[in-house]
Amino acid sequence: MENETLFKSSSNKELVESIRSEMPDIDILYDLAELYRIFADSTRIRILYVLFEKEVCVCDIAEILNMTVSAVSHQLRLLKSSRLVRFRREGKTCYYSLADDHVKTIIGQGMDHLSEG
Amino acid sequence: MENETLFKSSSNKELVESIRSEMPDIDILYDLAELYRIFADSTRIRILYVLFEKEVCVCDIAEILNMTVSAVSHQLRLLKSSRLVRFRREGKTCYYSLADDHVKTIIGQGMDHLSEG
DNA sequence: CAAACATTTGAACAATAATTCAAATATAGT
DNA sequence: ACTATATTTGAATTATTGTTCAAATGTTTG
Repeated sequence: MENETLFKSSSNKELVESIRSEMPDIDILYDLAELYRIFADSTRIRILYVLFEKEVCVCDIAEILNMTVSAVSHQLRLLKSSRLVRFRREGKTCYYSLADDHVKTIIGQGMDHLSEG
Repeated sequence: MENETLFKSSSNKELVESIRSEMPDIDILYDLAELYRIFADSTRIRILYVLFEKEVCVCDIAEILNMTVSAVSHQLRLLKSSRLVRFRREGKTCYYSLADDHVKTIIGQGMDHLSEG
């Protein structure tokens, strides 16, 4: 029994080291969490869903979602800095659109998980 | 020019209605945001990465991540309630493991997005 | 240049959440 | 029943974040 304790302790030390060595760098995991934080708000999810359809300007997004332009703009800034959306200026108006297909894929996977509840 | 204004206004109204009708229910989008909130913390991401390897008990997770058992347990509760992890009790020990493959897929997509920066 | 419109920005406020600490629960062995 | 070990739980504290409001920036038009 003392042997088992010793063995367990030894095994545990190996396990700890083994799993630690498999872990990606903490910086990467931090960036990953930061990316998911963008999806972790229903307002931003709704904005992304709007952009699923087509490129839309800020004030139209605000009207569609029944929010103030300012609140939408603040959220667009986050989406922009995570490179999830792009924008182009046309006169006074800024049109926003999805940056790439990862957004749809990531949200699709989340939907799958939910629907399998 | 008044025509253009009228047209734009009319078109805008149609756009707003059109996109609104394509949006999923707000309840679903709220649940989706709630799911991503789970991934939006580097501690929970690290816990999930530990469980990528094998099922591990609470105190080993804590040791691997250099955290208190209490902090880990609090986060495991969230992971459990989102059905991202499962656990089984064996005597005094609770072993946690990934609930399904969505976790790996979702995290994989996030990694893809990051690496394409 | 002034007025109008679209958007961005910064500060403030209210709400949410991660960690710590202390105490409670659960199980096994003596 | 008592002790030791593993885990959970609740309250408190600190930090973060979404929205609002007011003001600033950028752009077009008269």
